[in-house]
Amino acid sequence: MSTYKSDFLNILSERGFIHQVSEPDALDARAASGQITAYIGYDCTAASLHIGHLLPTMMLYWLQQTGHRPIALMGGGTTRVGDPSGKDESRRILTEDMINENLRSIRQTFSKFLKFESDGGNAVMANNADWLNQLNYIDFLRDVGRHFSVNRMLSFDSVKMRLERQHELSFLEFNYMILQAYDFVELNKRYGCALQMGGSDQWGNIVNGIDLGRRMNDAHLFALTAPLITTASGAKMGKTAAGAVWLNADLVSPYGYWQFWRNTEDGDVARFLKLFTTLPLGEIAKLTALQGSEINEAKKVLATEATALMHGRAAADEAAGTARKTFEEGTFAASLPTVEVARATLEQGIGVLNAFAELSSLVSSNGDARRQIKAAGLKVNDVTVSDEKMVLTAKDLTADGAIKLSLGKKKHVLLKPI
RNA sequence: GGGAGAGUGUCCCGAGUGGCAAAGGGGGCGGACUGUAAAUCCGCUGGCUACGCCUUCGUAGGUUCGAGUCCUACCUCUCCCA
Repeated sequence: MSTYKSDFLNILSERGFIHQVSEPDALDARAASGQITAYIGYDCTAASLHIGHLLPTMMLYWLQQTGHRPIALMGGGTTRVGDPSGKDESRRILTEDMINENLRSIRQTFSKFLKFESDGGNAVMANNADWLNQLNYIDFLRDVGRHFSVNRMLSFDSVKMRLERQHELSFLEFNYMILQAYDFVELNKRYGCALQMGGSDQWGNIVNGIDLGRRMNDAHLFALTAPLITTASGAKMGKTAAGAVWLNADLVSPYGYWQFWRNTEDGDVARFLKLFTTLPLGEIAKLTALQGSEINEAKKVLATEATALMHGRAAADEAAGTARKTFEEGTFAASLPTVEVARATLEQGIGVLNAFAELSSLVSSNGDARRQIKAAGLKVNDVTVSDEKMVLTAKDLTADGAIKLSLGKKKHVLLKPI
């Protein structure tokens, strides 16, 4: 591992964020001698970022922590086109209203990691719709389009793959890489931005931007990509039953978020601590020296630290406490996810199937509940349900005034009368 | 515009002969073993008021006792020719 002169590259490198850098020495010299401005592009096809966005966001975090200026570029304009990279299916095109809605929501997530000008920081949130929406087609072709060689564009993997697999690649999508290159040039002009970061799959797109900058404005731009994160067993990160692990608290609760990190595979703990927490490396080394089941301690730290970054220290500690009570002490944690029922309904009796399917949503249907009962997967107050006709009444309330419904060993919901 | 092919269980890939709630994977969920891990093994993976009923194979019709399967039209996509 090479040592850099700048804190920025040193930290990214030590923590495992770097996959490829263009002209590392030149970039290092620049970062060591003054402030650089760098950006990462995000799409806004959803109302929340997910775990997959976390890694690039941490790069922006460290950028700012080491005295530089981060730009989070929202693809308000390019989202209306769709990135063909690595995807066979054309991305769904959203309306402008939906995009703006998503933008608002995502900004909140960024403000957890970055200090924007309104908070006394120097981070910038830009939207490429600001310049892309105004482009004049003829002017754009003349000023930008002439710098692109179709021969070369056809040789990019993302394009080649689509052609080889005989999947359609529309002209619209084909232009995505040109727009992204143009973003870089525009940010360079507006903010003096000299570095674009992103996932390793973005390398080609970023390099295009570097070329375009040199040709149009004689600008000297840089690229830095992060490795693609997969779990030790090779799965893509951030996928669960429910789909993506979202960062917004209303989509995935802090407790659920904590659990996600808690269930990290052994082989990933060290890497994730470095990437997704801000703990000093020395401390991380100590944690990851733990052997066997001891490594669970490291997982708890990972979960709490990652959750604290995202949802705040208090929420993280609460999630850790809930988990401790539920899993280690086997007791009742009143802070588990809770569903309320009318007391009168409970007095009349609630069928287990109904309780699990309709009320708690732990299972998707009555049929699913039946199957889980057959497989001994459902528990009421920690007792396995064996009869699908079982009825829950006020008698089932524990001393804490609720009924604990469990699916498997990990998913619990409290049923509380009101 | 002409010709050739494709669309299957709302997670994905993918068999499918007129009797099909539809093979097989992957993924996911549950169980066992463990450490809330991985690996391994086992079970499940349309809905319901459930020995029955209802809804599913691009869409809409049709032929049949019976259609994912045959016919017609339409939609979407791919390839070749113009």
